[in-house]
Amino acid sequence: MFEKVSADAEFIRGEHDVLKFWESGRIFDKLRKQNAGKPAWSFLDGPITANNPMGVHHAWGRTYKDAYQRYFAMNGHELRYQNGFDCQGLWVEIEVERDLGFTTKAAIEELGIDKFSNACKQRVLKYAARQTEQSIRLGYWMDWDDPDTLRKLSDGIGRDEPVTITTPSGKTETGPAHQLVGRLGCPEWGGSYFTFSTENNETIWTFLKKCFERGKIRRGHDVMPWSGRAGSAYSQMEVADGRKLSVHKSVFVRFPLRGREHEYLLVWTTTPWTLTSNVAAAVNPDLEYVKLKSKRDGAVYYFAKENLDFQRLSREFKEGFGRPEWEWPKDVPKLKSIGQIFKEQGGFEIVDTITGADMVGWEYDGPFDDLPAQQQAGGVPEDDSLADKTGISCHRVIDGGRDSKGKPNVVAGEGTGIVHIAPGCGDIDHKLGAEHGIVGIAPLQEDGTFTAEFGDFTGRRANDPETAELVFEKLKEKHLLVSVESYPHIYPHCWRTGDELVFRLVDEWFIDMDWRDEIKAVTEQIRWLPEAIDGKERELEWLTNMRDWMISKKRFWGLALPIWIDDETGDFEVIGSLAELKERAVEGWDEFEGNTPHRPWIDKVKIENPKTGNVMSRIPDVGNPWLDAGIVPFSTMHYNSNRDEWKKWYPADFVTECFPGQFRNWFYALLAMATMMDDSPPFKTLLGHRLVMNEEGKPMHKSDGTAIWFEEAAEQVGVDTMRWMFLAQNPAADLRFGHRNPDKRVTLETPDGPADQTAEGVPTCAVVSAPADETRRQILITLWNTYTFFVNYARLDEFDVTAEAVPVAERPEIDRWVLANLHALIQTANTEMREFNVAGFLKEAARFIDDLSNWYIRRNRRRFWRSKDAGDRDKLAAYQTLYDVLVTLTKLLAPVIPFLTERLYQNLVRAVDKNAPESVHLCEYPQADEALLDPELSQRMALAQLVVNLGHGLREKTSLRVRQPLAELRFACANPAHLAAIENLADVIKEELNVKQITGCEHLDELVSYTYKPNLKTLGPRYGKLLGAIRKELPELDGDLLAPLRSGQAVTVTLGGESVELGPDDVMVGTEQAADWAAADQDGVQIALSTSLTPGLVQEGMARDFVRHVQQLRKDADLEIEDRIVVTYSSDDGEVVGMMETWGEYICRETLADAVNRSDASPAGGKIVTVGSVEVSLAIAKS
RNA sequence: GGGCCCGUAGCUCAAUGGUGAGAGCCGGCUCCUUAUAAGAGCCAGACGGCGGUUCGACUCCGUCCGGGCCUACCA
Repeated sequence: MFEKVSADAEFIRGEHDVLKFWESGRIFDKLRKQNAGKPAWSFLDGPITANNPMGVHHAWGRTYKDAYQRYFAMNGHELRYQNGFDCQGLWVEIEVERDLGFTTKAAIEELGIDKFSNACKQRVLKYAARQTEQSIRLGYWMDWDDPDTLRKLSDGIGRDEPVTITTPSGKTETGPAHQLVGRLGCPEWGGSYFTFSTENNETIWTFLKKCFERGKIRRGHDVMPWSGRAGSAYSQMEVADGRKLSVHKSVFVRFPLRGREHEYLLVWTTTPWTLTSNVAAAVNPDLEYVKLKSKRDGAVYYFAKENLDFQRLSREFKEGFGRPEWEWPKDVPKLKSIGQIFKEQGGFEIVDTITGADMVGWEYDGPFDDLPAQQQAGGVPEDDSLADKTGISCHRVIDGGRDSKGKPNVVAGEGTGIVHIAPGCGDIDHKLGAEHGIVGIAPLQEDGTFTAEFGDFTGRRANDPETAELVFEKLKEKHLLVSVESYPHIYPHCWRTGDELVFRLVDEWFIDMDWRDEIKAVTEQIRWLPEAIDGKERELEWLTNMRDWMISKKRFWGLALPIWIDDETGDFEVIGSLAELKERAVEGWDEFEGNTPHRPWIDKVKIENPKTGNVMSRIPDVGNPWLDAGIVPFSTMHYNSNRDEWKKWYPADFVTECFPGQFRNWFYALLAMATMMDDSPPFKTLLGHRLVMNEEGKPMHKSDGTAIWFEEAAEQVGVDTMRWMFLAQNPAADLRFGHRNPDKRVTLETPDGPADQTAEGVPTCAVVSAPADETRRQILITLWNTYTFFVNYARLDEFDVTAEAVPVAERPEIDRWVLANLHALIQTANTEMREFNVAGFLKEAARFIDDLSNWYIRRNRRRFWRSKDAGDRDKLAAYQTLYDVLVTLTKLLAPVIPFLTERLYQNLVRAVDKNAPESVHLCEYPQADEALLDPELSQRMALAQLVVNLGHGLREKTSLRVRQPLAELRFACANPAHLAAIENLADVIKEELNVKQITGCEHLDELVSYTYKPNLKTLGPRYGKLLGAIRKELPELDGDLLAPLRSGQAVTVTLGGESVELGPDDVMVGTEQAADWAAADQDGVQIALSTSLTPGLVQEGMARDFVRHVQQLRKDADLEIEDRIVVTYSSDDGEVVGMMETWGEYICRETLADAVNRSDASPAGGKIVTVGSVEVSLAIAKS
């Protein structure tokens, strides 16, 4: 028999119980075994950064992943269940550096790259273990590694003693930890994939080799965004993620023109440090320039005419910089125009206007020609081919030229129309420098400080504000400083550390992206969801605009780029596999062997240049981390090791990730790499979703303590509740979760005992989520109450689930109704889940749960309460129907709320049938039985519900409480079929509305009057302008003229002076009530409720009031349902006394009273209650 | 700068070239209830502004105002 169920669901405790059950029962393993060999459904997991514990925002995407996997598993598919951890790259390095207290790359080299790489591996393993535990708590079913094994490996890294582990597939392996770690996620072992695995790195080599063979790998000598802190250049993707509004000191400087006494170029820059490295000045030849004479010192300035009065950043001043958080900084004054600046400096006059073309070729003196860098032949670093030139010798005005789209590089507007060119400090500058054959001066070292050739600047940081001050000071000494101001603009920062980037001339490696059209063609073949986002367009836009992919990074922990170079000739080769490398190796292989292909071990291996016989070394750079994540459709599906297996799983059926940023990151890397590898889409459908926000739609921040840790939400809100909330959310919109109160500490009840901080030592705080509370109250609690109702009565009645089923056709209509709705829900579930629209399914499911509880059970309570009678087929039908509904619903919702459904299933099914599948998650997903669908019945029931609603409304309007019985309800329907439908359900309506009689009528003419309104939709097209008159006059016509319309006949009337033919569809009929009847209508159903009260009805109403009050007293006194009582009341009122004569027996029966006694005095402890309109003192006592 | 989306009730969101613009939450009121921490009903409350097309516009078009998103190397 079923276990007794308590009224309190204890959702969270239940979740922990279920987790234990799944683990001890090895349910997930059984599911995999059960589905082995069945048709594959391929999900590809986007790797999560294994660098920190999960927050609540990670749980949204992971819930999608789990729910769809569970759904397809229940539908008989084999799945891979492979979670992924993103393990390599700067983000790990930064955190490890922080732990070690390092601030420079030199410190890492001092420690030893091997030790540093090991520390990175350790950190990744540590947090992979942590995230694994958290994911398990979420109910996320994956082929997880044992977290303790991961920690054991983490501890073993860097030690010589071998460790022994058990893999998820059950194998026992022994070896040095670093060797084992390189094989994590391999097919023989199972478990999560780690992007640092040898397989993953090696498959990227395969990709890069293909790029190389197509001639797409190139070395670049370019000015790139650079972080001095990280000692690394940043790719376009990273820069896009790290742009911030910053305020810099910008400066107007004058460059003295050679051979023109006291005449100057006016130049402006936001990066004063680059002035040290100025080589040339660029103008737009087509632009007009003014010659302005300053009254203060008689100096003459040249700059773009348009800029004289140009209101700089006026729009930004008013509207900000394009994002809500990028408003104009409060402490920055509005910018002055150049005219204003000169006016404030004593006034000016315009002497002349010339064109840029006139200026090209003019020579000038640079602002820092005293620096050795400016005087060095060939520039800095020296370029032998330009040995006849110095920075100083190149100072002249050049044509700024045009970009690839034909737009001029130099324009008027911001600045002065004369752009200072420093080929060692800017991207365009560098290109212009090369075009014009002028030297470059690259001032910065790896750490972002000036090199030795820069005098007082040497050793200073370029982006240090003090460096800018030094520039201003020196300019002032030289009388070259015109004006300094605070200038807000969007400036690139390190997206991870927030450090400002500088621009530095570097050698980096690129993949040429001139094959972007191939990637776009692949992109077109993919289904991008949700449609409202139009992900395809976003991706195509990125693919159209992206630049070549910078894949190198001058760092330590990451993919070892497989590029070997001949230092003497510059020849380079890309190696495609470790086997190839071994074959080509001429030295160092022995030293490398047994290590993972990371720095420093891989760097030992040298090959020979076949052309020259020189030894080639690997470039020291590591790879862009998106290579690591982009290769996973190949590396994790064994592209290199088992091509048939790969074909079984590739392309993935489904991918889902949080989309902001990913169009240029993971999605891009996947698409580019799959196009190069196989010219095919790596996945068929992508579901993107937005972000988790606080209740105001604002981001939650780690820094101010408002970011919610996963455990805080799990143990306070409950995982099932969260999952429903996540899955019911529109993925195209931000989810407003709620907030964390950092000042309100709470102690969480966890299975391991109370916890007041996370594993990382962060205090646990109160989490408030209104949408979660609503979800729990309206859905989970309602479902639970439905379940407890069934179980507790079924126990009393000893309901036997094995009893022969009452044929559905023989069950009452309301049973068939709920079954019909159930099967409609099954249909919805299957179609929506296959469309990856779980929210659409849950909307209907919520409605069904509500109907089940508040209509089906509410209406059928008395069938369950009836005393036991073996021959009661109607009662059996009720039990069988409700049981069937609950069990099916449990299975339907299993992918969504796996914990609660498991609890229900265990008690509803397993407790009575030991042969049933051991877990709800081992069941087949329900399929709709079309024979049970009955849309017509659903519609009829909806009509009954409509009548009840209308009736309640009328009672409210006429102030007639439902306890007051009424004599009659009459109704009529526009559609005759509805009449019978409602009559069929008359008992339901009678009881619900407390009326004695329900009568269906052809019409309610004698009870109501009718109003007529034109149907504009049908009449408009036919009568056009006449409509105004029709609208006005039709309601005023004599009702008799229009009466035939109500019986479906057409009439012809004169309206607006013209004859108008009206069919039944052309006129809408409304009702108004007559005396003693209250009427209402909706959707073609009219009802009229008799409002006249006979003395008998009044008396009965009083009796029911009396009963109600006694019941309340029973409840207040905490009496048991079967306790018998004696009722005492006092009242002289004749109506009450009369009522008691007629209804006393009824009252006794309903309240289990042995007697109802009248007393003259108010009984002790009596309560004053209102019976009808009379006050009565009432008391009860146990008899 | 370029491109896109959105302005509907106090809040979160629907729908629609046609008469009374829905729902949930919140609030006020009433009712029902021996499964329910539930439920039912009523009330209050909205188409950003201005033009145009149309018999009729919240809907289509234009424009302004206000939000948001994407994109961009403006020195």
